[in-house]
Amino acid sequence: MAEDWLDCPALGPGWKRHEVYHKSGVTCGRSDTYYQSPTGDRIRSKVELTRYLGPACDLSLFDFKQGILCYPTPKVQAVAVPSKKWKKPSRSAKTRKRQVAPQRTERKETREDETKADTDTAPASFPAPGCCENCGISFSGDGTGRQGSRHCAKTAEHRELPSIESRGCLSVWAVESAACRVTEDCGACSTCLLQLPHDVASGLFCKCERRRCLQIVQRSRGCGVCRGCQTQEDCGHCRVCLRPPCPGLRRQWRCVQWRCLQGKHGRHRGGCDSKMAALRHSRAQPVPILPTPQGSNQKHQKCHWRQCLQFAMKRLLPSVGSGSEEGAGSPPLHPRRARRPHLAPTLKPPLATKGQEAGASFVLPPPGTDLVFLREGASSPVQVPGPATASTEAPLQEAQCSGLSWVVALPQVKQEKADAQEEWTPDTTVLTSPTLQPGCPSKAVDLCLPPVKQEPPDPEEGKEENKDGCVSESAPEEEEAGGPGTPVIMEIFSLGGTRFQDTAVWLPRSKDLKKPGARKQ
DNA sequence: GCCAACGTTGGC
DNA sequence: GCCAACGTTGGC
Repeated sequence: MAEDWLDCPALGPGWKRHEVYHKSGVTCGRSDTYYQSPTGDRIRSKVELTRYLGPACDLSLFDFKQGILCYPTPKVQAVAVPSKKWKKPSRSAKTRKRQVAPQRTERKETREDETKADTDTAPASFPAPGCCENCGISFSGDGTGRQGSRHCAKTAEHRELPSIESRGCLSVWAVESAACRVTEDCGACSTCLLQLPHDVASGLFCKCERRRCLQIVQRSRGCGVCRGCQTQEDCGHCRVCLRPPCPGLRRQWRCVQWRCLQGKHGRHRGGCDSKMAALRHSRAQPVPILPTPQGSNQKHQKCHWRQCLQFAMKRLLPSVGSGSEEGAGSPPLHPRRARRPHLAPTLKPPLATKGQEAGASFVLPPPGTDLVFLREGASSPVQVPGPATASTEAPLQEAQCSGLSWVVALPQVKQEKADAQEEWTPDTTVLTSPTLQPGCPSKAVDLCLPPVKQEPPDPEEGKEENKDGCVSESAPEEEEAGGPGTPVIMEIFSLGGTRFQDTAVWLPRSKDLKKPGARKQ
């Protein structure tokens, strides 16, 4: 029976799917689909799956029966994918042998054919340029450089995965691929409804939520004027150029010679007044309506980036900003948030690290991790010491109840401390990685999302690059998010592009990062 | 007692 | 009438 369980990467690593046909009786020919979570929990309906994953995970695009993500077919002309035949998942010999009732089976086959056609055409609706050279799945952008390499970072898996359910980035990169294929605004998401302006320059932010692609959290291309930015060719002799290429993978590192010399010092680096910060901000939350500054006081206004932090903190921790009345009475950003429903009696909640799960969308910090909040006017963050205690749980739960839509967590480093970057190792990113970790299915954080980075650079390289102060290909998200030491508001997308807004990001203490495995659970 | 297999039902 | 969801049952 074990061979009947097929991987279901659409749900994440470790998820398995099993389809059983009724072989006799009145419902002969009918099939039941079961899923097994990475922790072994059995799920036999979409309702159960939704309960299991929590309300933050949007399963509206997930075809429970097929185990795949079904995206609304774009209206653009579909381009067929050559030589990508859908391969029907094979059932076991036992099942095939016992298959009876041809009339029902025939109908089922017809359905499967229809579904097959759907699944073949829908994902195939992408333009030829920008297709992954290995898996054939398109990605947004011009198909050059970083996006392509990121896309192809999964190619080794792509080749090994046999069926439509495992067909490359359709599933592994499901979110990104889906977003990239959608060419029209949905008209229903917050961005569309708010009619937030598109950023023409980047083309990335303020996009319809259905069209946002995680892979293209586009990194700034630098200052554009320095020697590094002017250089457009590899030097051929730097350590990056000399590094032996990984088979099947494009090099993810830009030649040292043509990295922006301004580096993190001259660019955004979480700078609150940067364009990117504003864009990030507008992407993360609708900007709260702030009173229009009067007269010359406008210069004294904090940028919205920081205002929002305060806004959130006041809502999150009324005591933190108790001195100020503003915000305390502000309407919640998201007035109503459903608590996570209880699991079905037959379902056990996934294992969670002690004190790590506090609700549908919040993760309490693991022991040794500090939760730090910015306080208005304070030069140093307000720190809520870990391990998770009542003092940390309370505000989080309160935040959940009050509908606060995000939590800001900062590492125990000074906010503008830059040298902490070298402490940042790929191991730590697993907490913010959106993939399901087998055996560690943190529902709140990492469901449904593909890893942003598949092949972490070797630590030595990471240190070198960061010390150079150069643009590092290895940590674009970090750069965009402001890097360690700056506020991190992560916006994570669930299946189909729905945002996980209630996501806390725990950045470990520097000292813990030095201990190998200290962050592993 | 578990669970795969099958039956039932209510919403659409 | 279809089918998702879930109850029931019988083999192990």
